[in-house]
Amino acid sequence: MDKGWGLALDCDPHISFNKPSSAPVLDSFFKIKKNLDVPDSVKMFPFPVTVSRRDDHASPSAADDNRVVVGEVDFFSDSKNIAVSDNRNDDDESKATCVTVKKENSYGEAAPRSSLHVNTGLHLLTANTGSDQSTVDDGVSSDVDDKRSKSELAQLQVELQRMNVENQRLRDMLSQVTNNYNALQMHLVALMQQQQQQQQQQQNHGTEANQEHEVVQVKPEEKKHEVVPRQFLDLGPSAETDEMSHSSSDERTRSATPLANMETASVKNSANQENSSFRDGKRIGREESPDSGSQGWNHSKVQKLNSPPSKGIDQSTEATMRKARVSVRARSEAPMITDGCQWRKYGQKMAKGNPCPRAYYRCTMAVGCPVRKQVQRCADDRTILITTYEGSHNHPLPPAAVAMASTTTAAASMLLSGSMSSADGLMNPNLLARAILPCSSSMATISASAPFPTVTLDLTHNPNSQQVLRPPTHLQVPFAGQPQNFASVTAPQLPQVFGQALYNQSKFSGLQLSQEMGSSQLHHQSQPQQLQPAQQPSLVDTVNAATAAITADPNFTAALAAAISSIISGANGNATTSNNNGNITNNTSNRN
DNA sequence: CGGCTTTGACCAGCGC
DNA sequence: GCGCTGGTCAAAGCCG
Repeated sequence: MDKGWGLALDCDPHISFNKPSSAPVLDSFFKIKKNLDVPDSVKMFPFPVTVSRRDDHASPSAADDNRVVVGEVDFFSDSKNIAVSDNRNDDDESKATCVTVKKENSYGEAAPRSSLHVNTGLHLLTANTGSDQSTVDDGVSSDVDDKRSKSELAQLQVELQRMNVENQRLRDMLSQVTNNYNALQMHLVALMQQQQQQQQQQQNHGTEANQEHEVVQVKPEEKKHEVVPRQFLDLGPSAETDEMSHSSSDERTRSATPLANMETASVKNSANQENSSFRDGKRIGREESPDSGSQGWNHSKVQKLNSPPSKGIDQSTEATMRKARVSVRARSEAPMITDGCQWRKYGQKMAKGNPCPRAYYRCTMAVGCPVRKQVQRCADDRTILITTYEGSHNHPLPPAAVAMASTTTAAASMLLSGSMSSADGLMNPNLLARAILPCSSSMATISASAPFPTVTLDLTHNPNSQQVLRPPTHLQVPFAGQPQNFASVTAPQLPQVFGQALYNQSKFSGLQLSQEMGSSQLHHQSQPQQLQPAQQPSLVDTVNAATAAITADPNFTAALAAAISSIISGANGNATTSNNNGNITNNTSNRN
């Protein structure tokens, strides 16, 4: 009988997620993110509401039903199987959960259609049994069948309740993460303000910087959302203004404008790309490269063009601004991680100190897209794939690609912002780390020592082992979300690590906040610490279950990065996502 | 046949 | 100035 699947699935959700299609998982992942982002105005208290809902799941209200459906469906599936639940069950909650279970199974088992039928039967029985003993007896089914089905239904209900509780706990975790993030961001803004004030005092000659400071020196809480985004916006233009004023000679010089282009200079890029004649079979020599690679790897040429010391901008600042990279470390057997973009390999080199060659890829999803990436295996651990992104896409992207693009853009933007907002061209790495990945800061590594700042998203190490691999110049934060080896590690392995990491992260965030801030802003976050001790074991399990589904997808690297970046972007006034959109919009409008 | 990969060569920056 | 290294180009070959 097929009905066994439901129980098996409930008991071990990992199994059901072994073979998910990447897209649904990613979608679900992003939907979760969106749920986080959507309530921008209510950002500080989005989840407690949602979470509390689960506790009172005994009361089946209409509103509750809505939320339940959204939450359940978003997390595990993308379809509208609700239609399948044709049973007129009064218990809304159980109905919603049934839908969820069905979806899980559809992922895990290769029984898309048949499972639906089976489920329908179960639902009908569930409805009857769940509501009351008033079983509609056809007279056809025997008592034995009734009893069996009832017992199964009871088990199902128990499992469903358990899943509901787990879902609620997941939401708890998310809310905690969100809250911690918000608090961290506020902290970041405050620190940035302090830094900038100090620097402003120290160097009074900073003309353009003053405008920036004025903007920054607004006020506490609402600023948090406005200030940071505005910094990005202001920084870009200011940088460009400098660039243009200094070198109005040619377009290529603009390309020297570092990652500010990512945020604001997309118009120019589009113009450049519009002019660049990529169409004639191939690119027209290197002359065009600077255009296309304005934000890319062509720093050497850029440097050459910008090298004249006559520039007013500090050289070190420019060097810092010149390039910002986002490096993703992930365990993978695959030659490179799937990030949703189309890449063309244009070179390969043997890097010093690494027996594994470094491959150079260029985005080919659009003509003239400046985004490039390097793929290289870690010399120490060849199972670790290091993918370094640079540049910003100038074209629409599929969701999976938007994920990574948002990550790179967000991280680069933060780096750029830090560079720009700091007098000496280098922002405090600690601040950057927190700014870029406040929710999973332990995964973020910022290297400010490099010629170009690099953000490293480390998805490979346990918190314990992570410390070892880092050069001292890198900032380390004691938490890592580490889907171990996406390609080869079995699903059950993943959630443990990641779940623990998530727990640790939440815990860490709370501690850090309490230590560093200790301000009244964080009072509302005392909740996490209350929850932790009692819920720790089940939290891990809960997160494990959800993580199993997510991490089973080989694109999890991109998805995770996307989630992180999307959180960043959402907090930064949609700096990244909207940025991408903004780029596209600008390009379009510019062409017209 | 078009697109992609491979691979040797070229170029520029940087350190000694 | 020289050598090393990183990054890119582009011709040749491969593949669907």
